Amino acid sequence: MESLGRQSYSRKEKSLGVLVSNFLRLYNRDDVDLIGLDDAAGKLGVERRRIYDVVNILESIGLVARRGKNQYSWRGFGQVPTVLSLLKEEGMREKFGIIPCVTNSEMVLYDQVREEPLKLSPDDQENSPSPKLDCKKEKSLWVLAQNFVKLFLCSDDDLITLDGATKALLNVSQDPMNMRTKVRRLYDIANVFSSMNLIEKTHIPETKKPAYRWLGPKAISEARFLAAPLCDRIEPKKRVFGTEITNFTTTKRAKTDCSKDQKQYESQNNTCSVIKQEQCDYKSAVKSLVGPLSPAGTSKKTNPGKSNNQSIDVLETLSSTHKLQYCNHELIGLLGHYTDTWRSWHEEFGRK
DNA sequence: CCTTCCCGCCATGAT
DNA sequence: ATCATGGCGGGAAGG
Repeated sequence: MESLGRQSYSRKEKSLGVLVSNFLRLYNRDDVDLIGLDDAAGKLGVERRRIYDVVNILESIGLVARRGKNQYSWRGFGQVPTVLSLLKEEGMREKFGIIPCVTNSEMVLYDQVREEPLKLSPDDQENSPSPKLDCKKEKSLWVLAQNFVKLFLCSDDDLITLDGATKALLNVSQDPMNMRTKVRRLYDIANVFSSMNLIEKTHIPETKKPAYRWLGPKAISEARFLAAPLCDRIEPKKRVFGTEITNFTTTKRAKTDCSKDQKQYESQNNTCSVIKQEQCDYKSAVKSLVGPLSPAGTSKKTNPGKSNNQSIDVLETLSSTHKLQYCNHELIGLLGHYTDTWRSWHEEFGRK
């Protein structure tokens, strides 16, 4: 039915790296707090599946945090140095303690972070206080990405090749097939990180083999992702590339579920802005509320989230503009935490 | 040819 | 059952 649209399909403009750039350009604003997956997919013109990739990788660096179903929160670049030092510490402590265990036809990752870095969201609402041993989920992209950066942070050698990383991240895989799959993921991750300038693609001097060099958080060119200066709208004025190409031209499947997708993508576009608006209101409210409350007063028993020292350290490294931004994000995070806590308490008491 | 890695099928888990 | 999540690898673009 439809023609092939524009000539020359380019694989490059659909790469994860580009997607991430657009993602950051879209959400790296001081007035963004919540990120809806559907909203992101719609605005960026890609299918949902890709957003999962982006968000998982970004989360490994602390740029975003999972808030709940369909919802992530923007944490910002100010968070990155903190997370990186946590990762480094962790990586050093366990000396690359990723011990893959090959059992017959299955690969099982041993242990895994018993203490997750950056613990902000206490896992959605409704969480029974049972210390269930879970961590079934911790198995990939997110973890792989973290281990990848640990390699850079904990290695004395700053040039790392992808199959070197593969070798290091799983234990001498005998199966070449398994390795191929893993390398694919590493390509994805590397693309994302290099598009942020966290790492840089080069090659080994002698061998000419492609490799990556660590550039570090200070090299992250946040400016590139600051979007337009001053206040402007998130209007669809700048439709991103081949918007929705994938979604609708590829009706290869006669499954009968086309209508479902369509429906979903239609009704989502304005949800996020509404939420964002509400959050802004919270923000100013909280600001005035917290003023007299925050300094050492601590009337609450438990301290949610993180240690104050760390936050303060981070603050020292930021410009005044970003300090404000950072503080706001922290406050929103705390507010969210308290809200969640209160909600679960309320539910529990209400029920019993 | 080999490297890079997008795409989307489909398993798995939550509701 | 439907929906959310994301592992996984085929196979095509890029070099």
